[in-house]
This record gives sequence, C-alpha cells and structure tokens, in this order.
Amino acid sequence: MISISNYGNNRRQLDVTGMRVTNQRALILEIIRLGQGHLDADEIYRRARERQPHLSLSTVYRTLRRLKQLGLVEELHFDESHHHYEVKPSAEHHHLVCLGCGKVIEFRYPLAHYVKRNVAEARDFDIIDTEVRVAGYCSSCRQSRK
Amino acid sequence: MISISNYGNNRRQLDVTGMRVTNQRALILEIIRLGQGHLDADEIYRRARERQPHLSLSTVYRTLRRLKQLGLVEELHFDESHHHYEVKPSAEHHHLVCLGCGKVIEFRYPLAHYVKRNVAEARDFDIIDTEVRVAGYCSSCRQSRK
DNA sequence: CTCAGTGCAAAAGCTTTGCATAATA
DNA sequence: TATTATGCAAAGCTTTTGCACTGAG
Repeated sequence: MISISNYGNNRRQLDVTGMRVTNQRALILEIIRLGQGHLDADEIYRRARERQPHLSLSTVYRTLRRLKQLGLVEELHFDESHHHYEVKPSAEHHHLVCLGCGKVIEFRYPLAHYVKRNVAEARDFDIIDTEVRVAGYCSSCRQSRK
Repeated sequence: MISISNYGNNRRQLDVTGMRVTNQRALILEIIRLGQGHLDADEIYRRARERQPHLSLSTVYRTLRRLKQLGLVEELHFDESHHHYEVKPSAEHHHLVCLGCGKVIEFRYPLAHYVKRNVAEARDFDIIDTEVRVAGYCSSCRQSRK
C-alpha cells in the first residue's frame, strides 16, 4: 500500500537534489523504497501503472538513471539479464541470492572500508560504489533438486 | 599470439568435462584465458574470427554458457549492459573497476570464507559463487574530470 | 513563460532459439 | 552411425532515443 505521507518524503528528497519534482518521480521512488530493494525496472513499471496508468516505461528507465546518478538509488546485479534497484542504504550491506527461488538475504559487511585501506589507497583509486553478490542455493531449493 | 601448445591444454581441459571437443571451443577457451578475464562476448567473438572466420556469435554465447555451467569460466558484471568472462581463478580475487577508463585492478580477498562462516552457515545456504565489484575513479581519470 | 520532463513509437544493444548442415565420438 | 555442436537468420528481452506535447518552477 502506498501512503500519501511517504509520497511527501519522496517529494522532499527529490526537491533537495534540484530535480524537478513530478508525480511520476515521487511514485517511482516510493515504489523502489517499498520494494525493499529487489525490484527490476519492469516490476517497478507494472506497480507504477496501477496508480498512474499512463506512465511510460521510458520514464521509469530515465528516472532510474537519474536517481542512480544522484546517489539516491543503487543498481544491483543479481542475475544475468536485467538489474534490480534499491534506495541507497545507509549502512553497507550485501546480498546472498538463491539461484533456485531467487530469495535474497541481506548481510552487513564493511568491505568498502577494507578495500579502501588496503587496495584503493595504494593505487590512488577513489571508490564510489561497492557491490557484493554471493550466489548459491538455500536449503529448501537444495532439497528439491535432489 | 595464440600458441598451439595452449590449444592442447584447452582440449584436455574440455575433454575431462565430457564436453565434445571442437576447434571452436578450444579456441574460445584459449581466447578467454589470454584475455586475462576482461573480455566481453563480442570481443571474444571478434578475436575468434581472426582465426576461424566462419565462427558464429551464437557459438560464442553457447560456449560461454556451457563453460560457465561447468565452472571453467566465470561471468563478471562490471558495468551496465553486458558481461565479461574469465577462466576461473584458483585463488579468490575481485575487481576494482574505473568508471572513467574501464581499467581493472585485481585484488585478493577471501570474502567467500567469511560469508560462508558468518552468514551462510546460519542460514543453511550453500554458496556457489562470490563476486565483488568495486567501482570508482583512478587518479588519472579523476584529474581529467576536473 | 521557459525549460525540463513525459509519452509514444521506433531503434538499438545484447542474448537466445529454430532448423538444416557438419563434425565428434 | 548416432548424437551433439555449428552457422545462419530470425526473434526476444532489456534499455535507450527522437520528437512533439505537457507541466513544474
């Protein structure tokens, strides 16, 4: 359920960035937030159309690109073909993805900190983003594969 | 330069897996090996055509999929659209990618070990693959952006 | 009023598939 | 000889772009 109050928060967050605040953008950001980070573009599009039936897929993609550039949203690379999106989390965390059922388990790990100290500094590299993707099979999928 | 001797090693490696050994597959595996892990499908295709002008892009993709399934080759997700491939390394290592020039720096880090002990065991999750992607800007790209 | 954002349709990547032919085991 | 793999062309999916119109500031 999409609440009006969060809509307001999203509008504020967009406003701060200097982006023009449109209904489409506020809705898309809200959907990404509610999606807990594991929606792809098409799923965001489908959910958005329930509330704004004229919204176009291009707008979804354009908004995602913009939000990514602004650092409000992060793009995740779980599987092969398409990407998933989440509102940028405050604490660094990563994802364990089940190759069977697609279930995602999050875990915290300060990898960026390690890499920054031990790798990036030596190479004079400025880190923007760190993504960890661990894939495998959860216990129930392991059983049904036998 | 593609040497005949490595060709032989690739044939042997393919043979062990039970895959039918074809010239195309031996060549593709050799190119991935020489590419040091940072070639995409199209680049593999272009290089392969220099030696086997009739080889098709479908064969490249089909072979990549097969090699990936067999665990001989790993698929990397550096940037947005397409993937890169490397012969599966023995020691766990990861990649620091420059968003400006695409330069890739490898570093070793036993993340899988940590995740296995601290996350996967508790969730009864069986890890197949771990990928870390750290993105940023190298010093020269940082300068030219100013 | 002006410029950034939108919708629509069309195009542009990247990857997969169907089918007849060729090559391996 | 019996499969399995290949080449070609065509289709599929995800993402981007051109252009006229709309709406936020």
